Amino acid sequence: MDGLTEMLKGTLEGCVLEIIGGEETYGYAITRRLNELGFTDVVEGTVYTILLRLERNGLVQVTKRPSEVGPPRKFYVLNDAGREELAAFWAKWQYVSSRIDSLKEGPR
Amino acid sequence: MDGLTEMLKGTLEGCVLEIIGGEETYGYAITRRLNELGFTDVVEGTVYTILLRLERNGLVQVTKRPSEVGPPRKFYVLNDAGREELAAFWAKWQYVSSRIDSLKEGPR
DNA sequence: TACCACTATACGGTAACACCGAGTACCGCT
DNA sequence: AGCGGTACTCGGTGTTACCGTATAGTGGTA
Repeated sequence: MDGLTEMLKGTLEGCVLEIIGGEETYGYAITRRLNELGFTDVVEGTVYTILLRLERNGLVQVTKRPSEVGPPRKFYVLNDAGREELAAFWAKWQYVSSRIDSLKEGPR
Repeated sequence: MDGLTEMLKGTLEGCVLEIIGGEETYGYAITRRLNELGFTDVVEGTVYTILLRLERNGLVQVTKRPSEVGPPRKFYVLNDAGREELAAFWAKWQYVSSRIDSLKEGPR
């Protein structure tokens, strides 16, 4: 499935938040996770821009740690603001998706 | 509910296609329909840009007809390309939304 | 040693989209 | 004449995912 990029706008960041909320992880691994989740076309560059944005917006705490198989990794965990943002994301998602589904199922 | 605009990117156009697919209608009425559907913050300007895009991309057939309560209306109906686009939209929506829901329900 | 694949991050630029704001215009009511 | 509701247009804005390229560490292999 391709051509999903427009539909992912506004939701991909939420997905990244959810993944980080599940466990402390880093950009490259998040990309692989998204790929195996079905978003096969998402590449590292996209995830890194999201991670930098999350950091800039103060939603995550970052820890740089060496890796044994490559360059150092930047590990991310959600802080309180991040968890709040994640909850808000799911609330929005539920709101939007339920309404779109109801539109699909036929009017009224 | 506000702050939905980013999440609507890529889906609002599909919603407009679906509404047009249901019955021949025009911009102002589509906006009202979206509002009562729950997308209360969507305004005329947004819908008109979508409609002009649909027209430019050859997905709709347009008929201008006078109104008894205001300026003439531009009525829209889907053509073959529009119906195809609509089907593709729902396929994408099902793909994306199912995957996001599965992410929410817990990993693996 | 040189090359390559995999791992890992950064960053400038692009296209698409929803949105904003201001403008134009037609109608009915007071 | 003025106002609110109806109806469309258009230039400009901000956010976002994406692209391409660069940098760099590790291990395998020819």
